[in-house]
Amino acid sequence: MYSLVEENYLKALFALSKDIGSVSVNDLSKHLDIKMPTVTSMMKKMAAKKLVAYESYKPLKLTEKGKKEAALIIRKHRLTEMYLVEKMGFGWEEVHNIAEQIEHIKSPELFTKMDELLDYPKFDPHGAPIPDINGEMEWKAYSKLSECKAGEKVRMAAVINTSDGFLEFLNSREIRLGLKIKIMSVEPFDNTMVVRYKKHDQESLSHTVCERLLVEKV
Amino acid sequence: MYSLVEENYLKALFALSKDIGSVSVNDLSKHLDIKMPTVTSMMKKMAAKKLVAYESYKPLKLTEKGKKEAALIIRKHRLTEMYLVEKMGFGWEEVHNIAEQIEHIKSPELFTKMDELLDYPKFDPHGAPIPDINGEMEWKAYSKLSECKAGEKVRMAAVINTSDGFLEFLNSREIRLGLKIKIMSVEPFDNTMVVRYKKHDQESLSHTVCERLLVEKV
DNA sequence: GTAAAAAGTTAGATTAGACTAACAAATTAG
DNA sequence: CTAATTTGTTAGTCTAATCTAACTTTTTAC
Ligand SMILES: [Mn+2]
Ligand SMILES: [Mn+2]
Ligand SMILES: [Mn+2]
Ligand SMILES: [Mn+2]
Repeated sequence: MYSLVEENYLKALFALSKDIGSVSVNDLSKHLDIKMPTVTSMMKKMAAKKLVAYESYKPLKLTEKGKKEAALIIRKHRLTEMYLVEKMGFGWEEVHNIAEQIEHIKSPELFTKMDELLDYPKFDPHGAPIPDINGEMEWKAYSKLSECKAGEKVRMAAVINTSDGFLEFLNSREIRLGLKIKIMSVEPFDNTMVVRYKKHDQESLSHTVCERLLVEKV
Repeated sequence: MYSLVEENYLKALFALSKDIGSVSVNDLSKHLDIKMPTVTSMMKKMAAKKLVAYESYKPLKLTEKGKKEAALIIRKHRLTEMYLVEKMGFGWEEVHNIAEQIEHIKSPELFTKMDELLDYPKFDPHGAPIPDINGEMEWKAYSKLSECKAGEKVRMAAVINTSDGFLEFLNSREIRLGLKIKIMSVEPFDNTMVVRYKKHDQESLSHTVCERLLVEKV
């Protein structure tokens, strides 16, 4: 059984090393807002537990065991978020902080029950995949809205940034997962997009926003 | 905001001092399975925070502030137990350990939502009262089943001991809260009761069991 | 009313997880 | 290719929460 602190290191290592397979002490330190010497010493401790492959001055890598443990915590986080939205009526902007705490609850039964009651969901309220009980998970090949071209029709699949502020912005424009969007035009100067959906005939979305929206082409 | 450890001391102080208004360092130490010197030093720390009235060699007392904080944690515990039973389908013998963890979650919204979804319950699945948002709570004047006499008719109101084993025993006899029971006879030698309810024509309940069942006379 | 036992406190050590200061290695810039 | 900058490590300190050993106060037994 791992401590809450170790679990948070595992999640951070997993998230930051997802792309290139490793992460620097510096980046991990900044992400966790914990000073580098503390991170170094924790990495040695986690290496002793076979969660991390640690060598001095080398980038940090999770072991297979570390990846699986991380995925199981992420599973608990995302199941919780889904449960809070679907069964308790919270908004998608309200659930992250609660899930950050509940993900550390030690009770396989609680999460199995959530999974059953939700009928084994594959995605969380932000479109992120929920790992299965073995820690297996797969991101679908979504595109960023910002990479799409004028004239294309797409469906909202996931949000990258899940800060309250961003999600509240999306709420204010009635943008949610599953929504079908037509790209009317793209301003060449600053890449602002004008899009059409539902009763929104011409909604302007900044590049900053479009970069954070993942879509499926339809 | 109090630490998880402080919250557990508050709950233990509240539970153990309920009857006589105070508790010894020794009893608290045994209940928490923490050595006496540790308890003494924690009591000094909690006294500095005005949660406990501490004087050397005197029994420990919670302050009004301490009592209120304790009651608010108990509120979260009991709301959680009720939520797990009523909304998630857990048995009353399964929920205590999960609630021991969830009671420490920092999210007023989560517990307000549980309260709403449960329609503001007054009692938890074991018949214990749920404190209101101000920490106010009142035990009704129940009797122990063991104190009742042959011929009386009673209704199951609460269980005192909530260990898995005891609750599973009650499950096996189909004894639950609200059940109407008629006391057929009491064996004078060992106080074993023979009772009648539902399809159970003559069920024998030992004194040990009857002492742990709280009933309302009807 | 003393002596033994129980309860409570003090002092000092330990562990997890954090920090700062100082130093070392690796990377980047000119 | 050297020098500056950035990144990473080592050493030592701190706090919260625990412990054991030794001592003191209170309670209980005779
Ligand atoms: Mn989240
Ligand atoms: Mn999410
Ligand atoms: Mn309980
Ligand atoms: Mn209960």
